[in-house]
Amino acid sequence: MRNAAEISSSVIRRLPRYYRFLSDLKDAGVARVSSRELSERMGSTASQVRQDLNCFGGFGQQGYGYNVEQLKNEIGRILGLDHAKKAILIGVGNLGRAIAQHIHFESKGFQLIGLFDQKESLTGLVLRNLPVRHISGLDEFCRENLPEVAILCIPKESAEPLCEQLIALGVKGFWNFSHYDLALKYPQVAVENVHFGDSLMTLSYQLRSSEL
Amino acid sequence: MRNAAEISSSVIRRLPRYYRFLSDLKDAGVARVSSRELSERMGSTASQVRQDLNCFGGFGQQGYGYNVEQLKNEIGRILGLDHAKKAILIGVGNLGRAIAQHIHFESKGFQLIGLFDQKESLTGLVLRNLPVRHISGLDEFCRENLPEVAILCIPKESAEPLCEQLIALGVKGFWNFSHYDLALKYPQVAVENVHFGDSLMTLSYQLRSSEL
DNA sequence: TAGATTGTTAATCGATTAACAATC
DNA sequence: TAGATTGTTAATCGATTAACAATC
Repeated sequence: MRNAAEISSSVIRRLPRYYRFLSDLKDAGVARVSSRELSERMGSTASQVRQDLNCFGGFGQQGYGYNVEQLKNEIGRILGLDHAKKAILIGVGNLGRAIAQHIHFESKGFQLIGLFDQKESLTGLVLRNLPVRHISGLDEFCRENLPEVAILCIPKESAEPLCEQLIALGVKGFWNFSHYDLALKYPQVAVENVHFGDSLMTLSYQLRSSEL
Repeated sequence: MRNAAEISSSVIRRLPRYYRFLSDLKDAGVARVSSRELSERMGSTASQVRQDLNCFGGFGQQGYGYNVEQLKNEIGRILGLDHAKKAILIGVGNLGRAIAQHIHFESKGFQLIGLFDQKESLTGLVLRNLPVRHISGLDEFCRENLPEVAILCIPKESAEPLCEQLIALGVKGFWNFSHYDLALKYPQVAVENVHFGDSLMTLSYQLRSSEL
């Protein structure tokens, strides 16, 4: 078992998919699974599955395979899903509202504790039992509640100054839906970008190239 | 210039970021850019930038660099942004609504032409000038309008049978927000997955591992 | 025990980086 | 021309796949 800091991001990005598949198997009442079966579902190779899992420890048993429930729990623990990290969401427009209402934060290791927007007219609106607060109250709220994560559902221009503020307030991670590339300026914080536009353009490329 | 089919997905996934940065530069009135400048903004190396671009052709000029506007246009063309592909969106819940209203499809090579949901109560609701149609009219609509792309904002269980139907109706690409892993069963279609849960879990890992 | 399947090392493959001649 | 920067080949690095001894 290597130090967690050394695990490549290729491996990390596959862990949630293992986790999802193992959850499905567990729900289906399956008790054991082999690296070959896992790989077929993942669209990879048995070798890769074993290599990936062995980054974190020997969870299997020769001649048997892996215990579904145990492996699911191990991967959940590796991903940190057992530790609920406090998160605030900023920008309650169409996207922010959808994220706040649609995502099951608890099962992914987070707890949504606050919603913010600069629009006065949204203040007081309640989503998922949380009131939307005006952005002017951000400092006070953060000093009191110490959120570890910020979810940015705001335009690029608003994101830039806000990141500075949030990092000063102790925010350590960002789920970034804005086009502001904060990872470049703040290499010390964890950033997970979701760029819809980039994703769509990639799809466009695939369709175009299949036409040729 | 190699055949488009041979370009690795690592390169393709970087193209939208080049495109975004070049658009910013163009808007800022910058006329030329060097591979070194591009790489600093991208967080990569000048070497990688030149390698990436040379997959598609020699767009630069020795001693000068790249013409911003020309390079932007070339990358846009490579990504197929100039050809509007007809898309339908299925599932007008929180997420589907946000996608329909929030995304600028036109500039990414798509044209949203239809919205569908199985919920009778949503039929007739208008989003972005498009009426929500009942899912029972999907076949007829597709035979008349021949959409090339489907955007799946529905649960896994609904997605599975629907994909079969959509592919039979000639849909060639999917922007998939569901947890159904259709790429595995249908390798012939283009699939771009957006898995919020996976993205969040990856962020959870990063935060956890920085704690250790 | 025999069969199955892991954990792990070695081989291969691909992607990134470095170097430099070509040339604007 | 001299300086700058590309296009492209070669070297390096890392990730994936193959192989197989260990062992349940």
